[in-house]
Amino acid sequence: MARRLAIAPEFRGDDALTPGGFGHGPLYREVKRRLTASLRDAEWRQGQPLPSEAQLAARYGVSMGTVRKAITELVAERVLVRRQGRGTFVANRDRDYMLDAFFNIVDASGHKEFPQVRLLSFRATQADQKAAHHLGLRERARVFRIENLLSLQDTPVILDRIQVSRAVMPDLNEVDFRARDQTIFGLYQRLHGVTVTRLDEWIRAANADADVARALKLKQGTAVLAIERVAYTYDETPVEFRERYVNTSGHAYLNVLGMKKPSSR
Amino acid sequence: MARRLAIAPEFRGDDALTPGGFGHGPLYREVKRRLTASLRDAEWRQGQPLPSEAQLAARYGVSMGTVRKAITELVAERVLVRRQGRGTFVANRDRDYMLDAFFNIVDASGHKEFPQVRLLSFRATQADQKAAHHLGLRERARVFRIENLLSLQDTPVILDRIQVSRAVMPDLNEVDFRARDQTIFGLYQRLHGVTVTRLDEWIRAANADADVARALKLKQGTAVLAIERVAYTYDETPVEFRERYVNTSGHAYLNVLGMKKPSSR
DNA sequence: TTCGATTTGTTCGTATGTATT
DNA sequence: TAATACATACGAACAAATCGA
Repeated sequence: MARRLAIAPEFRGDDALTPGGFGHGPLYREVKRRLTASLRDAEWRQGQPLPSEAQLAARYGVSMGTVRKAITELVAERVLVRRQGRGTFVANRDRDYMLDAFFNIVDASGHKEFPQVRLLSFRATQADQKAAHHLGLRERARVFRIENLLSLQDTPVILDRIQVSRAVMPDLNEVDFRARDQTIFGLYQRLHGVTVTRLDEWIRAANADADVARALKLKQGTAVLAIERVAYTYDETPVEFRERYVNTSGHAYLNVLGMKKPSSR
Repeated sequence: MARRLAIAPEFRGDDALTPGGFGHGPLYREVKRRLTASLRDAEWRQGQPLPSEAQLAARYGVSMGTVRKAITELVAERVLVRRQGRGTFVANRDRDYMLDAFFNIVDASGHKEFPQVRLLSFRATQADQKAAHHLGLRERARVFRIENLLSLQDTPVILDRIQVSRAVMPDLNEVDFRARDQTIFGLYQRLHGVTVTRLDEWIRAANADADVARALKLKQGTAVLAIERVAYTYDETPVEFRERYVNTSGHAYLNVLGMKKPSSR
């Protein structure tokens, strides 16, 4: 597994990869691992630039092409954003990003817009069974529970019931939460350096119970989408559990599988 | 926009890209366009290998790296499959592919399995309004309508109502359809060289009507997922419209957003 | 079983183009 | 304008998988 090195050891950074010293798999995977670790440890913060590709190549003692390949994968995974002439940046969990990557509710014509948000309740309490299971907590662990009502074109469409571990987000509080000028994931990122990188959404059909019906202005028993969603950060740690109820009379959950763009582009 | 050429013109293939002669954008995009066009025109058929990267590079008069980049995008879009030591192949719409790329129904534990399929009806008739709209046909255009019942672990879970234009698939018939040892998309591919590359799924909650309830062995009015799905081929042409009803009492529609794999890999 | 040819996978290096500051 | 950073394109070498002689 010996590998050639392009840069003499005395010029390589402290993180330089040594021949044979990095376990298994291709070099660019190891570079990717290290980049991810640095992101997890918040060496570079949201919206800020990473060192240039040349600098990273020197730091890890690999060629720029190898760094590029690692970065390319992280860009495909929407962890990083490249901007020609400027640099490579940690993807912001801002409104545009959320809408683009993590929000799938569209109106009848397929149009997506950012919802208006109204906070219904914010409580420090205990996890229910489902949340504990999905978040890897013991039952009745301490969590924040948040209820959010999302409206599209002034019509309530989505009810969110969020549970977040207080151990992971100790400083979360209603004041900051209300005052935020950004998305919830943006708040997680700014407040605790926790970046959501993946969502698993389990979608089922259900009948609106009394609370859901009241919030979404539906008759009790109306069929709604019931989505259980787990948000993960780097290295698969679950961060947030969310139950989402969607009134699909005027909207739909749109999922695109396969080529996102015509391959003729 | 002049570009250097690595291979003397007299050795380049007939498809060679000439300097400045290919319009706009990077070279590898043009290569990708040509590959896609060849796929659309069925120059290479499902499961079969493309020419080697070296041969393609010679044919287009570009470097292997440029061909590689074009192929890499098509692999990411799941149009092609690369196999080290063997070659690059046109992705088969086989069971494994379907399950992996185009099938999102899982059981309570998140496990995915290939469903047992039972054909309920196969008719040559006219498109309804929805299908005509999504397939870009005039209303009452000639289509095949197919009803399929999909079972998981011997329990009916999914009812599919498919509409396909007879203009696009003239030779489709119940005998071939029943006799197929492959997926429906595999049949489209083998019979008419039509490769499905993208699905748009519009997911809503609905109450099971009498027919759906009978097929899925539910009480009428039970909340089910109602999915409207349009299948597209290369260059965005809609191919098939499908209405899918899912009993989510024991299963769920699982959607993963963001990083598919831990970035530490 | 071994060996060689073929093909993709990885890594490096270099040069040039394009966008930003 | 100059410097910097990413984007594209080329070429070379070797590794790893595959297949057939």
